[in-house]
Amino acid sequence: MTQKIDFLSKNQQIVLEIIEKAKEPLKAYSILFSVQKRGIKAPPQVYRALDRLIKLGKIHKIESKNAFVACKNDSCTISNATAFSICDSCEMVTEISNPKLSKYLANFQDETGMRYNKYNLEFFGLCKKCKK
Amino acid sequence: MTQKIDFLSKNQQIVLEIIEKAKEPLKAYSILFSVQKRGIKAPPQVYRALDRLIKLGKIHKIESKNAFVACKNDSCTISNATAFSICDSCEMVTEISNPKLSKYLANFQDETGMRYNKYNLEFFGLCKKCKK
DNA sequence: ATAAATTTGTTATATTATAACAATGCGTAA
DNA sequence: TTACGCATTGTTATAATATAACAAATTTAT
Repeated sequence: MTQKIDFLSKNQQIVLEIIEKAKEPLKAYSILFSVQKRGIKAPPQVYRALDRLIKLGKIHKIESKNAFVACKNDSCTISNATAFSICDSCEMVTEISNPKLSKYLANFQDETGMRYNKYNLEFFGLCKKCKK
Repeated sequence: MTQKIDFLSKNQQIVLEIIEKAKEPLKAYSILFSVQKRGIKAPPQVYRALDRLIKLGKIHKIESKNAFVACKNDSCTISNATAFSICDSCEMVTEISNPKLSKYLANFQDETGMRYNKYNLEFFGLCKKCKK
Protein backbone atom coordinates (compact mmCIF):
# COMPACT_ATOMS: atom_id res chain seq x y z
CA MET A 1 0.00 0.00 0.00
CA THR A 2 1.10 3.52 -0.53
CA GLN A 3 1.86 5.79 2.41
CA LYS A 4 -1.09 7.11 4.39
CA ILE A 5 -1.86 10.60 3.19
CA ASP A 6 -1.94 12.32 6.54
CA PHE A 7 1.04 10.70 8.20
CA LEU A 8 4.42 12.33 8.34
CA SER A 9 7.56 10.28 8.80
CA LYS A 10 10.23 11.42 11.24
CA ASN A 11 12.28 13.10 8.54
CA GLN A 12 9.26 14.80 7.11
CA GLN A 13 8.31 16.16 10.53
CA ILE A 14 11.80 17.45 11.15
CA VAL A 15 12.01 19.19 7.81
CA LEU A 16 8.54 20.66 8.15
CA GLU A 17 9.35 21.99 11.61
CA ILE A 18 12.46 23.78 10.37
CA ILE A 19 10.58 25.36 7.50
CA GLU A 20 7.67 26.43 9.68
CA LYS A 21 9.98 28.10 12.16
CA ALA A 22 11.83 30.02 9.49
CA LYS A 23 10.85 33.57 8.71
CA GLU A 24 12.10 33.32 5.15
CA PRO A 25 12.21 30.67 2.43
CA LEU A 26 14.82 28.01 3.09
CA LYS A 27 17.12 26.34 0.57
CA ALA A 28 17.42 22.57 0.54
CA TYR A 29 21.05 22.53 1.61
CA SER A 30 20.53 25.03 4.37
CA ILE A 31 17.81 22.71 5.65
CA LEU A 32 20.22 19.80 5.35
CA PHE A 33 22.85 21.58 7.44
CA SER A 34 20.42 22.49 10.17
CA VAL A 35 19.00 19.00 10.50
CA GLN A 36 22.23 17.04 10.49
CA LYS A 37 22.23 16.89 14.28
CA ARG A 38 18.85 15.24 14.12
CA GLY A 39 20.04 12.34 12.00
CA ILE A 40 19.38 13.48 8.48
CA LYS A 41 22.67 13.09 6.72
CA ALA A 42 22.22 13.21 2.98
CA PRO A 43 20.50 15.30 0.31
CA PRO A 44 18.06 12.61 -0.87
CA GLN A 45 16.58 12.45 2.61
CA VAL A 46 15.85 16.17 2.52
CA TYR A 47 14.60 16.19 -1.05
CA ARG A 48 12.29 13.25 -0.41
CA ALA A 49 10.82 14.97 2.60
CA LEU A 50 10.41 18.18 0.61
CA ASP A 51 8.70 16.36 -2.26
CA ARG A 52 6.27 14.71 0.09
CA LEU A 53 5.52 17.90 2.00
CA ILE A 54 4.87 19.68 -1.27
CA LYS A 55 2.45 16.99 -2.39
CA LEU A 56 0.65 17.28 0.92
CA GLY A 57 0.44 21.04 0.50
CA LYS A 58 2.33 21.63 3.76
CA ILE A 59 5.02 23.60 1.99
CA HIS A 60 5.51 25.30 -1.35
CA LYS A 61 8.52 25.76 -3.54
CA ILE A 62 9.37 29.27 -4.65
CA GLU A 63 10.57 28.37 -8.12
CA SER A 64 12.40 31.60 -8.81
CA LYS A 65 14.49 31.09 -5.68
CA ASN A 66 14.77 27.33 -5.35
CA ALA A 67 13.56 27.76 -1.82
CA PHE A 68 10.77 26.41 0.33
CA VAL A 69 8.16 28.02 2.55
CA ALA A 70 5.50 26.64 4.84
CA CYS A 71 1.94 27.00 3.70
CA LYS A 72 0.28 29.49 6.03
CA ASN A 73 -3.15 28.33 5.11
CA ASP A 74 -4.05 25.65 7.64
CA SER A 75 -6.73 24.11 5.53
CA CYS A 76 -4.56 23.92 2.46
CA THR A 77 -4.01 20.27 1.72
CA ILE A 78 -3.30 20.57 -1.94
CA SER A 79 -0.61 22.40 -3.72
CA ASN A 80 -2.21 23.11 -7.03
CA ALA A 81 -2.90 26.80 -6.79
CA THR A 82 -0.23 29.06 -5.38
CA ALA A 83 0.57 32.74 -5.54
CA PHE A 84 3.40 34.61 -3.88
CA SER A 85 4.54 38.12 -3.31
CA ILE A 86 8.31 38.49 -3.42
CA CYS A 87 10.29 41.58 -2.47
CA ASP A 88 13.21 42.16 -4.82
CA SER A 89 15.11 44.00 -2.15
CA CYS A 90 14.77 42.12 1.16
CA GLU A 91 13.69 38.86 -0.46
CA MET A 92 10.69 38.62 1.80
CA VAL A 93 8.15 36.15 0.48
CA THR A 94 4.51 35.96 1.48
CA GLU A 95 1.82 33.72 0.20
CA ILE A 96 -1.12 35.51 -1.34
CA SER A 97 -4.49 34.09 -0.50
CA ASN A 98 -6.99 36.13 -2.35
CA PRO A 99 -10.22 34.34 -3.24
CA LYS A 100 -10.91 36.57 -6.23
CA LEU A 101 -7.49 35.90 -7.67
CA SER A 102 -7.75 32.15 -7.08
CA LYS A 103 -11.14 32.02 -8.67
CA TYR A 104 -10.00 34.06 -11.62
CA LEU A 105 -6.99 31.85 -12.24
CA ALA A 106 -8.72 28.57 -11.56
CA ASN A 107 -11.27 29.41 -14.21
CA PHE A 108 -8.88 30.90 -16.68
CA GLN A 109 -9.02 29.38 -20.10
CA ASP A 110 -6.72 30.25 -22.95
CA GLU A 111 -7.38 30.41 -26.68
CA THR A 112 -6.40 26.80 -27.29
CA GLY A 113 -9.06 25.53 -24.94
CA MET A 114 -6.51 23.85 -22.74
CA ARG A 115 -7.70 23.54 -19.14
CA TYR A 116 -5.40 23.68 -16.15
CA ASN A 117 -5.32 21.76 -12.93
CA LYS A 118 -2.47 23.66 -11.35
CA TYR A 119 -0.82 27.05 -11.43
CA ASN A 120 1.92 28.99 -9.73
CA LEU A 121 2.14 32.75 -9.76
CA GLU A 122 5.04 34.84 -8.49
CA PHE A 123 4.75 38.61 -8.14
CA PHE A 124 7.86 40.75 -7.71
CA GLY A 125 8.17 44.26 -6.38
CA LEU A 126 9.24 46.22 -3.35
CA CYS A 127 7.58 45.55 -0.04
CA LYS A 128 6.32 48.42 2.10
CA LYS A 129 9.46 48.50 4.22
CA CYS A 130 11.81 48.56 1.25
CA LYS A 131 9.81 51.14 -0.66
CA LYS A 132 10.35 53.76 2.03
CA MET B 1 29.49 53.24 -21.66
CA THR B 2 27.00 50.53 -21.08
CA GLN B 3 26.01 48.24 -23.93
CA LYS B 4 23.54 49.61 -26.44
CA ILE B 5 20.12 48.27 -25.64
CA ASP B 6 19.25 47.00 -29.09
CA PHE B 7 22.54 45.44 -30.03
CA LEU B 8 23.25 41.75 -29.69
CA SER B 9 26.80 40.48 -29.41
CA LYS B 10 27.88 37.47 -31.43
CA ASN B 11 27.30 35.05 -28.57
CA GLN B 12 23.92 36.54 -27.83
CA GLN B 13 22.88 36.17 -31.47
CA ILE B 14 24.02 32.55 -31.59
CA VAL B 15 22.18 31.63 -28.41
CA LEU B 16 19.03 33.45 -29.47
CA GLU B 17 19.05 31.71 -32.84
CA ILE B 18 19.26 28.26 -31.23
CA ILE B 19 16.40 29.05 -28.87
CA GLU B 20 14.23 30.51 -31.61
CA LYS B 21 14.70 27.45 -33.79
CA ALA B 22 13.80 25.05 -31.00
CA LYS B 23 10.27 23.74 -30.71
CA GLU B 24 10.59 23.23 -26.98
CA PRO B 25 12.28 24.98 -24.07
CA LEU B 26 16.04 24.49 -24.02
CA LYS B 27 18.26 23.90 -21.01
CA ALA B 28 21.42 25.95 -20.61
CA TYR B 29 23.77 23.02 -21.01
CA SER B 30 21.97 21.67 -24.03
CA ILE B 31 22.43 25.10 -25.56
CA LEU B 32 26.09 24.98 -24.61
CA PHE B 33 26.60 21.65 -26.35
CA SER B 34 24.92 22.77 -29.53
CA VAL B 35 26.91 25.98 -29.82
CA GLN B 36 30.35 24.63 -29.07
CA LYS B 37 31.12 24.38 -32.79
CA ARG B 38 30.41 28.07 -33.07
CA GLY B 39 33.04 29.06 -30.55
CA ILE B 40 31.14 29.22 -27.30
CA LYS B 41 33.08 27.02 -24.95
CA ALA B 42 32.07 27.62 -21.37
CA PRO B 43 28.94 27.95 -19.25
CA PRO B 44 29.42 31.60 -18.29
CA GLN B 45 29.29 32.57 -21.95
CA VAL B 46 25.92 30.90 -22.30
CA TYR B 47 24.54 32.19 -19.02
CA ARG B 48 25.62 35.75 -19.80
CA ALA B 49 23.92 35.59 -23.17
CA LEU B 50 20.79 34.16 -21.55
CA ASP B 51 20.73 36.86 -18.89
CA ARG B 52 21.03 39.58 -21.47
CA LEU B 53 18.38 38.06 -23.74
CA ILE B 54 16.03 37.79 -20.80
CA LYS B 55 16.55 41.44 -19.88
CA LEU B 56 15.84 42.40 -23.47
CA GLY B 57 12.66 40.32 -23.41
CA LYS B 58 13.87 38.18 -26.33
CA ILE B 59 13.59 35.00 -24.29
CA HIS B 60 11.95 33.89 -21.06
CA LYS B 61 12.96 31.42 -18.42
CA ILE B 62 10.50 28.69 -17.49
CA GLU B 63 11.32 28.60 -13.80
CA SER B 64 9.73 25.26 -13.07
CA LYS B 65 11.90 23.65 -15.74
CA ASN B 66 15.09 25.69 -15.70
CA ALA B 67 14.66 26.06 -19.41
CA PHE B 68 14.46 28.90 -21.87
CA VAL B 69 12.02 29.79 -24.65
CA ALA B 70 11.95 32.53 -27.25
CA CYS B 71 9.39 35.24 -26.79
CA LYS B 72 6.86 34.84 -29.57
CA ASN B 73 5.59 38.34 -29.17
CA ASP B 74 7.65 40.47 -31.57
CA SER B 75 6.91 43.70 -29.83
CA CYS B 76 7.81 42.38 -26.41
CA THR B 77 10.89 44.22 -25.28
CA ILE B 78 10.41 43.80 -21.59
CA SER B 79 10.26 40.70 -19.54
CA ASN B 80 8.17 41.82 -16.63
CA ALA B 81 4.89 40.10 -17.30
CA THR B 82 4.92 36.50 -18.41
CA ALA B 83 2.44 33.65 -18.44
CA PHE B 84 2.92 30.14 -19.72
CA SER B 85 0.92 27.07 -20.39
CA ILE B 86 2.80 23.86 -19.66
CA CYS B 87 1.70 20.35 -20.51
CA ASP B 88 2.53 17.89 -17.74
CA SER B 89 2.66 15.05 -20.18
CA CYS B 90 4.52 16.16 -23.33
CA GLU B 91 6.18 19.14 -21.63
CA MET B 92 5.01 21.46 -24.36
CA VAL B 93 5.23 25.08 -23.30
CA THR B 94 3.44 27.97 -24.91
CA GLU B 95 3.40 31.58 -23.95
CA ILE B 96 0.01 32.95 -23.10
CA SER B 97 -0.70 36.40 -24.37
CA ASN B 98 -4.10 37.31 -23.15
CA PRO B 99 -4.74 41.03 -22.70
CA LYS B 100 -7.43 40.48 -20.08
CA LEU B 101 -5.14 38.30 -18.02
CA SER B 102 -2.22 40.73 -18.33
CA LYS B 103 -4.39 43.63 -17.34
CA TYR B 104 -5.85 41.75 -14.42
CA LEU B 105 -2.45 40.76 -13.10
CA ALA B 106 -0.75 44.06 -13.80
CA ASN B 107 -3.37 45.80 -11.72
CA PHE B 108 -3.58 43.20 -9.00
CA GLN B 109 -3.06 44.56 -5.53
CA ASP B 110 -2.88 42.45 -2.43
CA GLU B 111 -4.03 43.21 1.10
CA THR B 112 -0.71 44.68 2.18
CA GLY B 113 -0.86 47.36 -0.47
CA MET B 114 2.35 46.16 -2.04
CA ARG B 115 2.52 46.97 -5.74
CA TYR B 116 4.27 44.79 -8.27
CA ASN B 117 6.40 45.62 -11.25
CA LYS B 118 6.83 42.08 -12.48
CA TYR B 119 5.11 38.72 -12.41
CA ASN B 120 5.48 35.24 -13.75
CA LEU B 121 2.63 32.78 -14.02
CA GLU B 122 2.89 29.11 -14.95
CA PHE B 123 -0.19 27.03 -15.66
CA PHE B 124 0.00 23.24 -15.73
CA GLY B 125 -2.35 20.74 -17.28
CA LEU B 126 -2.76 18.45 -20.23
CA CYS B 127 -2.62 19.88 -23.72
CA LYS B 128 -5.25 18.96 -26.30
CA LYS B 129 -3.12 16.23 -27.81
CA CYS B 130 -2.32 14.59 -24.52
CA LYS B 131 -5.85 14.79 -23.20
CA LYS B 132 -7.14 12.52 -25.95
C1' DA C 1 6.32 -16.27 9.82
C1' DT C 2 7.84 -15.27 5.37
C1' DA C 3 7.77 -13.23 0.83
C1' DA C 4 6.77 -9.03 -1.58
C1' DA C 5 6.59 -4.26 -1.62
C1' DT C 6 7.59 0.16 0.07
C1' DT C 7 10.26 3.41 2.48
C1' DT C 8 14.64 5.04 4.25
C1' DG C 9 19.71 5.37 4.27
C1' DT C 10 23.95 5.90 1.71
C1' DT C 11 27.24 6.65 -1.91
C1' DA C 12 28.12 8.60 -5.89
C1' DT C 13 27.30 11.62 -9.53
C1' DA C 14 24.51 14.56 -12.62
C1' DT C 15 22.78 19.12 -13.47
C1' DT C 16 22.49 24.03 -12.95
C1' DA C 17 24.83 28.27 -12.02
C1' DT C 18 28.35 31.66 -10.59
C1' DA C 19 32.93 33.52 -8.67
C1' DA C 20 37.22 35.15 -9.92
C1' DC C 21 40.44 36.68 -12.75
C1' DA C 22 42.76 37.22 -17.41
C1' DA C 23 42.51 38.85 -22.07
C1' DT C 24 40.46 41.66 -25.30
C1' DG C 25 38.20 45.49 -27.28
C1' DC C 26 36.63 50.36 -27.20
C1' DG C 27 35.98 55.26 -26.19
C1' DT C 28 38.29 59.31 -24.98
C1' DA C 29 41.38 62.76 -23.43
C1' DA C 30 46.15 64.23 -23.50
C1' DT D 1 48.57 58.44 -31.66
C1' DT D 2 48.96 56.36 -27.54
C1' DA D 3 47.97 55.21 -23.14
C1' DC D 4 44.46 55.15 -19.72
C1' DG D 5 40.03 53.68 -17.89
C1' DC D 6 36.14 50.86 -18.37
C1' DA D 7 33.11 47.44 -20.19
C1' DT D 8 32.78 43.02 -22.37
C1' DT D 9 34.32 38.37 -23.36
C1' DG D 10 37.05 34.21 -22.45
C1' DT D 11 38.66 30.78 -19.23
C1' DT D 12 39.33 28.05 -15.17
C1' DA D 13 37.62 26.50 -11.27
C1' DT D 14 34.14 25.58 -8.11
C1' DA D 15 29.67 26.35 -5.79
C1' DA D 16 24.84 25.15 -5.42
C1' DT D 17 20.98 22.29 -6.62
C1' DA D 18 19.14 17.79 -7.52
C1' DT D 19 18.77 12.82 -8.61
C1' DA D 20 20.30 7.85 -9.87
C1' DA D 21 21.29 3.61 -8.05
C1' DC D 22 21.49 0.38 -4.84
C1' DA D 23 21.59 -1.42 0.13
C1' DA D 24 19.30 -1.77 4.54
C1' DA D 25 15.35 -1.53 7.20
C1' DT D 26 10.55 -1.44 7.77
C1' DT D 27 5.79 -2.46 6.60
C1' DT D 28 2.17 -5.16 4.40
C1' DA D 29 -0.10 -9.11 2.53
C1' DT D 30 -0.67 -13.81 2.62
